[in-house]
Amino acid sequence: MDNRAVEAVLNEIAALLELKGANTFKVRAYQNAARAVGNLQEDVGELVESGEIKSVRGIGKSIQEKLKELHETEELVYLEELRSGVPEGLFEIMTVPGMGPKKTKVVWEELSVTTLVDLETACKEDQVAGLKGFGKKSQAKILDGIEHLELTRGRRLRSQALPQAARLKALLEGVAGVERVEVAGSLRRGRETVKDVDLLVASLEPEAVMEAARDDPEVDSIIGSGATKTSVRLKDGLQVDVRVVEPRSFACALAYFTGSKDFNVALRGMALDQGYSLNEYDLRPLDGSPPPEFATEEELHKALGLAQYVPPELRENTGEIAAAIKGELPTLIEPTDLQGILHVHTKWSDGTGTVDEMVRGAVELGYDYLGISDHSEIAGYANGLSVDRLHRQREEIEAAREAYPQIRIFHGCEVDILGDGQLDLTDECLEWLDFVIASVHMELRQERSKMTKRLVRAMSHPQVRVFGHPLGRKLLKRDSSAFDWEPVLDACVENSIAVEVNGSPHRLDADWVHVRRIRARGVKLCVNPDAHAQATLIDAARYGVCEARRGWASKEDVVNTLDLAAFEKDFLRIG
DNA sequence: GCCGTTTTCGGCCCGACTGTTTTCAGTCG
Repeated sequence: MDNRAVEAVLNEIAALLELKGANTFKVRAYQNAARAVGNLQEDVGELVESGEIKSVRGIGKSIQEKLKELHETEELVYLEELRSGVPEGLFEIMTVPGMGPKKTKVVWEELSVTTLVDLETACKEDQVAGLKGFGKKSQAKILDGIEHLELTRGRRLRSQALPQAARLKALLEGVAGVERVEVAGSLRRGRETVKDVDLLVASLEPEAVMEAARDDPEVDSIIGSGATKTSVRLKDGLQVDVRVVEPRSFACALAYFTGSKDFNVALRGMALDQGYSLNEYDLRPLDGSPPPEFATEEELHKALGLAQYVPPELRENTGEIAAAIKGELPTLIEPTDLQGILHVHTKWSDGTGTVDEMVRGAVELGYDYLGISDHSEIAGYANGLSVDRLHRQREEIEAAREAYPQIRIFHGCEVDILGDGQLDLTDECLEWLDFVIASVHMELRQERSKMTKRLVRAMSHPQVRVFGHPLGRKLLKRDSSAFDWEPVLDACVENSIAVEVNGSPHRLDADWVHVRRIRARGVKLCVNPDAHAQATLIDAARYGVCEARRGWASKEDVVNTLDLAAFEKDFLRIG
């Protein structure tokens, strides 16, 4: 257990003690001990073994024994005892401004509030104001605080952060002396959600950059600003870190600030093995000789002994380094590899664009084929289509086919997978359609084995071509459904069904972890936009491809990189 | 629970602020 983990354990004990109303000085003792461990230069485990831990100020006899138990067993009976009966959600409640341990205890005991959502509901129902020690003002302040929490502390979607990153990049590129600006961090790696935006600037005049970052009209508050680093909070709550390095350090700095942390640690280890020390400025020989200079990350990776450059999307230390050394990284799919897209909604169900508008949008994006797939009838909330309405929609699609001969329009449907795995359309209608995407929109929380059976049954239907948004998650809002992937993927193999990589920035589903699993099983992917408006047709290329890349997908893994003839004949089995 | 002795128990950082309560408890930095 490393120092940080031990520090976290001690802090958790302190928080639990506070909640249980323990002596405040006892609480403080644990907080002090946590900080002492956090500040240690040495490994806490080694100090425990050597007995030197007792000379660390803030760690007395009792905490010494707990550290020993932690070190030897990786567990702590005392912590487990404290945890029992204390809902985890209380810790989150304590992050609300104004809600300390005492007040949290009151709402927990008096109103059975155990989560942030509970607390919000209780405030809205005017239950909190009547509690002892609370009033109208504190109730309003708590509601305000919860809203503030969601705005500033939470992660946000990639699609929300990217526009700000692009705006700031352009702003900083206009500053005198700036040679180059790049977005780094998790945004560059293509993560679905991000905590902040990292911008790296190459310049010999850092003060001008710092000033520009602070003076950005979108800045709400300045968190910190020094000679080469400024952190600000924007009006929309997003945190932005701007870091300036000299141009000659840019490649190393870009690698360093792109991460991930685990990837960097692994690279630094490789550097050490070869007699170098790698940091954000350079790759420095340990013998004191002058460091080599790199113009690009590609040169840096090569110097470290990687046969291939590792694209940012793969830098998670999940096998990419070993593969790059052996030259076994796949050539990742590019946005321009997509020849067409499926999964597009129109005004017929819950889209905002007409068939004509969506087709025109796809033509403008240069696609050779487009699949229109509105919801099936049971999706009443989305104005799903009955068999009758599907037939009437066909007339409009025929008209579009005549109007836009440059693109092939397939008429399909996103058919609901019912609770028992049956599809929400007659077999006759399913056969009549050009293609079928089968998705779950209801009963998402089914028990695992039931969900597995349901999906296997759906993927055994011969008319299904695509398994739509398999996880059923909504980023930052709803967790994935639970099911066993192997039998479901087996059914997909059996019927040559592709699993969707849904490019909606709210979904990104299947996610990169499962994309690797799907590919390993020999199942193809279909990268779709799930567009509900003309403007989001590009989401397949803009977000979906990125997610597929993170899952190591190449062009060959994705069915809609096929040209029209192959896609129609081999995948859709038309004609 | 830690520390430091006045060596075995008493002090531990504390003031500003807020809102509730009417003299102060709880939070925060």
